[in-house]
Amino acid sequence: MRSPEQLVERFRSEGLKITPQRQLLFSLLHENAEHPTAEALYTTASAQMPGISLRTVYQTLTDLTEMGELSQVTFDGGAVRFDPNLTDHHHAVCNECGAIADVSIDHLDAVSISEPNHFSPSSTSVVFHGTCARCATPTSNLDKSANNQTR
Amino acid sequence: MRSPEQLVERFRSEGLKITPQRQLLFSLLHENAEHPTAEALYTTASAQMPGISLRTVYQTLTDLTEMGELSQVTFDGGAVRFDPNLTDHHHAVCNECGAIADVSIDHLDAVSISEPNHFSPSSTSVVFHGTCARCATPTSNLDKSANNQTR
DNA sequence: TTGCTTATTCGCATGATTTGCAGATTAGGT
DNA sequence: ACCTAATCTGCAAATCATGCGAATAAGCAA
Repeated sequence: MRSPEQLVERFRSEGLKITPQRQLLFSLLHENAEHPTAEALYTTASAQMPGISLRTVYQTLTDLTEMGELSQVTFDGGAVRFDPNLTDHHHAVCNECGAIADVSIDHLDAVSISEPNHFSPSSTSVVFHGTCARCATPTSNLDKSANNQTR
Repeated sequence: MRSPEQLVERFRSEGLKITPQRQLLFSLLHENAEHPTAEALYTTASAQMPGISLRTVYQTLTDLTEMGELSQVTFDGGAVRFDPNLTDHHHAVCNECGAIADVSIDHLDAVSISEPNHFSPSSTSVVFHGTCARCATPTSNLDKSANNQTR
């Protein structure tokens, strides 16, 4: 996702309005690597702007997604999560705390479908499940449920 | 997933009962490569057993999943799909018709996380998005929506 | 600044998927 | 045939997400 300033420019140039709600969400999403759900963003946004509507959060997220500024990801059937990282990357999901980390992958081009099923892939996504560094460290296992997903 | 006969044995040996509903679902799932949703199975099952409850379908699918006879997969935030294929495999999702094919992958071991983030992966799943053979064939583009997913 | 136009926000209803619950039913053994 | 526990079923309810219409406010023009 672009910077809040650039998004303001883009919205203006497309005849869209710059509302306080949108500006807040721009800033909450900018360089946000937490893959938040709509609900999570709503909670955070509400702290800074009491009265903001969950509906508006959903609307803005949908708009940004349609503009190509966000991508949506889901893991294991949970709620949709929003990802402002538009670079080529994949995800690592911690089985302990549910945290989702962006990861870059080497040698992905080596991967190929082995059967001759004539499927023409246009994109490939990889998800690792495992244990994140924080949960693997015995001394800091205190709050494993911090980022736990609903499902 | 094992054969219906083997499942009957397993259920018996665990003190679980063999009901007509379960037997029907065993047969509908056996070697089913369509990755059906609970609803889809319910529709198919209802044709053969009018009156079967959607609740029972969910219950049986959950039971089989907990027994390790099925795995659950979701793509793009859609409904949960059930996969009786317990072999090591990945998935190819057709952008046109939504069909989901099981695929084997070569050289997956070559893939690695490039950053030193200390994530310890215990499993890796790969999803290809693209065009399936059927949709790529101009002469048989008639019914692309046949398997379309809800989302 | 005022006023106008239209995008946006908001709250509520609704839809889709899934699970909890409790009473009715039935499989499987005695 | 009978008992008992497992199962099935229907309905309520939880969760996540979207449609809709009325109220509001951004951005522009005068």
